[in-house]
Amino acid sequence: MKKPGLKKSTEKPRSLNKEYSFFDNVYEVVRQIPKGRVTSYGAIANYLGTKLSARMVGWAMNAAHSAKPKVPAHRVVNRNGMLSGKAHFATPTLMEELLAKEKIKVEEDTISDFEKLFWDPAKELEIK
DNA sequence: TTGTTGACCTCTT
DNA sequence: CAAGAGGCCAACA
Repeated sequence: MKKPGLKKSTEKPRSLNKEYSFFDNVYEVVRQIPKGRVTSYGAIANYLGTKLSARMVGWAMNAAHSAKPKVPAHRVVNRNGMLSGKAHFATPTLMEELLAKEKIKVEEDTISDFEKLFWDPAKELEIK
């Protein structure tokens, strides 16, 4: 039988439980975002308890394209409310279009009234 | 296998 | 006030 390349000394939760990965948590939260609302990578990371891993949230979005169902990554923007990841969408204007359908105003690739539309999972979902 | 990059955020100088 | 570096986890070469 083949032995897993897992070292007892160094545990690598890489493929240990993909269903319990940090990414899935992000997808769950992003999918919980109500329509017409937006959130930030840091907010999600903070909700997960690892605000320092805000980069992972963005990276998770990269895999969101293969995530099922599709993750509304267009509702996730950076701390400044800027569509930093718009360039990573199918089209550079797709994100803006999707947000426009959500009745969200976007100017200069930045969400207007971002503070009002801001949806904090840590508060809405309530932290235990 | 290791090393580097990545849709970020926060602190320090 | 502004700019730079650090740090996290995971995937790709």
